[in-house]
This record gives sequence, structure tokens and C-alpha cells, in this order.
Amino acid sequence: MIIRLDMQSDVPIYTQLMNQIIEGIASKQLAPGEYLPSVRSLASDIGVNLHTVNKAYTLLKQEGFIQIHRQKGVVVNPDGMPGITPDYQHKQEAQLRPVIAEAICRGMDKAELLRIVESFYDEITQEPKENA
Amino acid sequence: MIIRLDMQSDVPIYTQLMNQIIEGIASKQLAPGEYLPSVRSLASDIGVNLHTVNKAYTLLKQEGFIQIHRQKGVVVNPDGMPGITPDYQHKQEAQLRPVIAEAICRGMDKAELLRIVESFYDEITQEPKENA
Amino acid sequence: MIIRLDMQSDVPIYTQLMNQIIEGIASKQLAPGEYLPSVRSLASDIGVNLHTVNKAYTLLKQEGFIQIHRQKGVVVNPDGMPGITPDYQHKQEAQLRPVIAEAICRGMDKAELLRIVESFYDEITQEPKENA
Amino acid sequence: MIIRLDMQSDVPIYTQLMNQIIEGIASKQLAPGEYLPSVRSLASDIGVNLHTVNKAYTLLKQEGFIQIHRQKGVVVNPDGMPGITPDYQHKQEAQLRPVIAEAICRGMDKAELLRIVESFYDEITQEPKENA
DNA sequence: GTGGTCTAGACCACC
DNA sequence: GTGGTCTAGACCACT
Repeated sequence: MIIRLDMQSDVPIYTQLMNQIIEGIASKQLAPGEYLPSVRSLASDIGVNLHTVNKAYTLLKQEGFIQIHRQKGVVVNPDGMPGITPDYQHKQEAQLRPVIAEAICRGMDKAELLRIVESFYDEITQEPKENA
Repeated sequence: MIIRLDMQSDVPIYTQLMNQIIEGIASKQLAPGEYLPSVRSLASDIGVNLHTVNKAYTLLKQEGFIQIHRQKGVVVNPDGMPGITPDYQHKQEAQLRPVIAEAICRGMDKAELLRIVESFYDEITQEPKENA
Repeated sequence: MIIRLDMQSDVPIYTQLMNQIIEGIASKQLAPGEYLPSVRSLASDIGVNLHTVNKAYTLLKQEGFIQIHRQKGVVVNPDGMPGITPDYQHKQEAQLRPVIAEAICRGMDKAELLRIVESFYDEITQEPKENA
Repeated sequence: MIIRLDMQSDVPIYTQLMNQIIEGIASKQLAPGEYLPSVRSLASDIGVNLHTVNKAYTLLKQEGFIQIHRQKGVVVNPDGMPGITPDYQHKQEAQLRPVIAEAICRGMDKAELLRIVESFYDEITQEPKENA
């Protein structure tokens, strides 16, 4: 899978990394049970610090997206993804509301906004299953 | 308008403030041309430093949501809100994609996601015009 | 003469006022010996505070552009404009250098910059001598 | 590069700093991709508060002259300088007109003014590439 | 009284 | 060690 990082963004690298991996799973480029690169190799591949990759992996593990086995490596959680918990719903609301509010301010009507969300949804789910 | 801040959140206070004000405008609790509290009074009202409020106001001004008139105070931009610029679209995509990707991972189908977005849209636009 | 003020600009009103009057003199819309409106009437005409107009007039007087006669009013200096003093040259350099440096940074070549300066020069000196 | 600040000037320190850095770029004393001192070291070097330097850097970043990489430092924008946008042209006019108008008032003819502008242009572009 | 600027000093996130 | 954020408190320019 191709990882794209924007070193100039104000979004922390480890967050971008998490997002990319989550999008990889969502698009089925990464399947449950599939191995991810080791912390070391990924870090050297994308040219970031070990700690940064480690932090991303640790947080993904905490949220249940991946499992980290000492010595054996990192796999996409073979037991399936975490579900829609109340905690997640709150987090999602906190992320979504400001985006929606700004869209309203800027004069985007509901149909247009839904069209955009739908198109991203389709774009992600229809991404080609290429392996990197 | 009632401002709610979460001092424990990792979202900077000035960002929370910006979001609240933008949602206030989106919900028409704040109308174009309406005055916002002065930096100092708002700061003391919500119990933060005046520089924090100042930063939120300055950023909102840069994005075109409000105007800051020297020595007269701060008003919601009476010339209307900023439009849907390419810059904004990129920012919106960067905000939206990770949220959508995580929703997909967690097994939320498209209809459910659109339902949620729509319900927030309605919730914001239909908030009662109460003054605080 | 028509005075245009931008209340949203970060340039102080009194400075804008000074600039407008200086441009009025430069364009010969205001001739040496000609009377300017009183502080009171100008202030009410353009909708600003008395003190603001007063400050602009006082500074213009200090620089030698106008004379203020108690009771009789304010006139464009009939003895002619101030000349090109060393002080003025320093001020001009301080104003000009940053503008030129930024133009260079943005890739504006010398001919283009000179063309722009020349066009403003012409625009000001050729403004119609209308009276307001 | 040598930074000169006038603490007595009514021009804010952060603005003077911005101007100096822009002139440094214009004169090629600072090349795209080159690192600038850290906020803290520059602040202590020139004897101002780190917030003042931070403000200058942040504004320069917003205008596209520099990039701020989290935890890595500040570099002159390696992707090149911002171009000549309509916004910039308006700003430039607002800066230039008053200077030109005053020059006209004081009896400076067009040739003389153009000569001065040209000489500053040459002075900036021909500054020796000395490192400090 | 308003926002703008500056200082001083602290803690945190990131790498 | 880097920038980012927040606090506290001061002075100033402007209206």
C-alpha cells in the first residue's frame, strides 16, 4: 500500500499514518489477518522516526484495528474491526459537527454535502485492491 | 450564545472557540452584522486568557467569517460568509476522508453514514434562535 | 474632494485621512491656499470622531502640508509644500524598501515594477480636478 | 544574515522582522530550502520575546514565504515564492500610492522617483551573498 | 473601553 | 530540541 505523508501539514505524522492505514483497511487494500510492515521497515520506507511509527501502531492497537505480536509482527485485526461504540459515536460527532457547520456557513446545501460525503465513501470503498 | 469548552480535550481551546462560533453562525444564532463580545469580556466569561480569544477571533477574521473593527469591536461578517473555494474543498476533504474511512472500517454502511450527516445538518440548521 | 475610508483596514483612520489629503494635494484637487473643511464638518461628513480628524490635521500641519489658523480654519499651505529633506528621504526608504523587496521575492522584474510605479504616478497627477 | 531592528519605531517588531527576512530572500542571502534559526535562538539573538519571532514566522508562513516543519524547524519555501496574486496587487497599491503621492507633493518628479525605486531594486538584488 | 503588541514563563506534543 | 498552546500582566494606539 502506498503511504502518502504531508510533512508540512499541521496534522501530526503519526495521525496521518493512522489515517492512511485505516483508509487502507476501509478500502480492503489491507485485509484482516494481513501483516503490516515492521516498525523498523515502515519507518525507513517512509523516512520517519521509529517512535512515530510505533506511536501510530500502538494507538491503532488500542482502538482495536490491529494486533501487535512481539517478534511475530503486526497484523490487521483478524477478529474483525471494532464496532460502533458510544465512545466512537461521540468522537465521530465531535469530528463531524464542525465540518458540517462550516459547510453550512459557506452556503453548501444539504444535497451537495451529502453528495460529497457519498462520493468520498464510494471513492474509498472502490479503491483498487492493489498490493504494495 | 452559549459557549461550551472542554478544557480536557486535545483540541486547542481557540479551535473549539472557532468551531462554536462557526456553528453559531450556521445555526443563525449569530447573524451577519451582529456584534460578538469583546475579546476581554468573552475571555473572562468563559474563563480563558484574552490571548486565546484573540487568536480565535484573528483566525476567524482571516478566513472571512468575522470582521474586526479597530476599537469598535468584532462583528459577524455583514458582507456574507466566505464561499466554497478550492482551498476550502481541500481542507474539507482532508477532514472528511479520515472520518468516513473509519466509519467504513467499523462497518457503518453508506445509508447510515448519510443519515448521521443529514441529522447533524438538520440539527444545526434547526437550532432555535435563542439569545444568551 | 471625495474621501474614501476603509473602516476594516488595519491602517488607522487618521493615517488614511492624511494619505487621502496628501493625494488630493498631489493631484491638484486641493491647491495651496485652498480651505479644507473644519474639523467638525469633516468629521460629521465622513462619520468619524472629531479627535480622529484633529489628529490627521495636526500631523499634516507638523509635516508642513497645511496650516491651522485658530478661528479662520485650515488651509493647504500657501507657502508651498515641504521639500525633500533628509528625514523625508529616510522615511521614504523605510516605506519603499519592504515593498520593493517583496516585489522581487514574488518574481516581479524591474521593468514591471517601474511600470507600476509610473502608472500610479500618472494616475495621481492626471486625476481630474473636480471639486467636492 | 544580519537582522536590524529599531525598537523605537512605531512599526511592530514582528513586521520589521518579516521585512528583513523578505529582503534577505529577495537579496538571495536566504535561498529557498535554507533553514532559518529556531524561534528561540533567533529570539535570544535579537533580544526579543520568542512570541514575537513566532508571530513573524507564522505570518510569513501564511503568506507562503517560508514553511514551518513541526519539530524540524523553519525553512525558506523550497517550492518557490508566492506569485503576484490580485490580493498582493491590492496590498501593493495600498502601500505604494501614499508614498508616491507624498513624493509628488514634495516636488519629486517622475524621473527622480523612478531613479530612486530602481536604485533600491538594484541595491537589494545586488547585495553580496554574505553569510552571518 | 477596544484591539494590538510585547514580555515572561510555563507545559505539552512531536520527533 | 522544536514549535504549539496557554496564562498573566503590561503598555500603547485608536476612537
